[in-house]
Amino acid sequence: MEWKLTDSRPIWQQLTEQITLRILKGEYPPGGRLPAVRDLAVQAGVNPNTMQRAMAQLEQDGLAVGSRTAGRAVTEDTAVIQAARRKRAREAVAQCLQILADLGYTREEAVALLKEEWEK
Amino acid sequence: MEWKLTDSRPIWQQLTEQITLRILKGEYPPGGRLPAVRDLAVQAGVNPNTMQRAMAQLEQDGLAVGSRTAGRAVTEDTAVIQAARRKRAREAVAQCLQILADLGYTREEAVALLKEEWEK
DNA sequence: CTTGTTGTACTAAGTGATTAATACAATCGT
DNA sequence: ACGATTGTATTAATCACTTAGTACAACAAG
Repeated sequence: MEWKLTDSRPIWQQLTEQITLRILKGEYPPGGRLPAVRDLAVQAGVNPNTMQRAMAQLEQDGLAVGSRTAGRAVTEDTAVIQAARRKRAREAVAQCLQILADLGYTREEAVALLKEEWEK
Repeated sequence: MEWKLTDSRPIWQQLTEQITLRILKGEYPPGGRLPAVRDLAVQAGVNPNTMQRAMAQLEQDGLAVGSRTAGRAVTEDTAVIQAARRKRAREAVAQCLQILADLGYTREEAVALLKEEWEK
C-alpha cells in the first residue's frame, strides 16, 4: 500500500483523496471496516492528527461513518460511492479537456493526443 | 485579464502556471516584453515578492529571460515554448487517463465519458 | 546629469499546516 | 470486571507561505 505525498497541497487533502480512491475502487469495500487512525498514520508516515483530519473529511463526504469506539467503516450506501466515482471521473476528464482547450488544441489534435497516450 | 487563485497550493505556483499558460497560448508572444513585476502584482492582487517568486520560476523553466534593468521578456526560442506546450498537454492527458484507470474504467467506458464531456 | 523604472534583496510579522506529546471517555474482547 | 483499542480533544512548537515595508544598483529617457 503506497502513499504518494508529492504535491505542495495540504497533506490531509492528499490523504483524503487517496483513501477515497481506495473506497471507489472497492479496495475498501462498502460496509467494511477501515484501519485505525493510528495504524493508517504509521503506514502513511504522518502524524495521527493529520490522518484524523483526513478521516473527518471522509465522513463529511459521506463515504465513511464513524462509531465512537468501534472504529470507522466505509458507508454501506453504494449509491453514494458510485456517485462519487462518476463525479471524480467527470472532473478528471473535464479538467483535462479544459487544459487542452486553453492550450489551443483543436478537437482533432486532442483526439490524436488521447489515442497516443492511451497506448502507453 | 483574470487571475484565479483558488487552490490551496502556494500562490506563486499558481501564478507561474497561469503566466506560463499565457505564454504557451501566445498571449505573451515570443520575445515580447512582460509587464513589470510590480504591475503584475497589482493586477493579481498579490505581494510583489510573491509575483517575483513566480517570475523566478518562469526563468528557471526557460520561458522568460530577465535583463537586469530593462524588464523581463518571453524567450525567443519557440522550440522551448512548443516543447512546454506539448509537455503540459501530455501531462494533462496522462493524469486523466491515470485517474480513469485507477477508478477501474474500461477503455469503452472512458471513451464514452470523453465523448460525453466533449459536447459541453 | 537628473529622474524614473526596473529587478533584486532584506528583515519583520502574521497565518495556516504539520508535528509532537499527551489525555480522556467509550466500547470491545477476554 | 478488566485491560486494550478506538476516536477525539488539547496544547505547544516548528516550518513554509505570504504580506508589508524598505532599500539598493543598473539602466533608460528626459
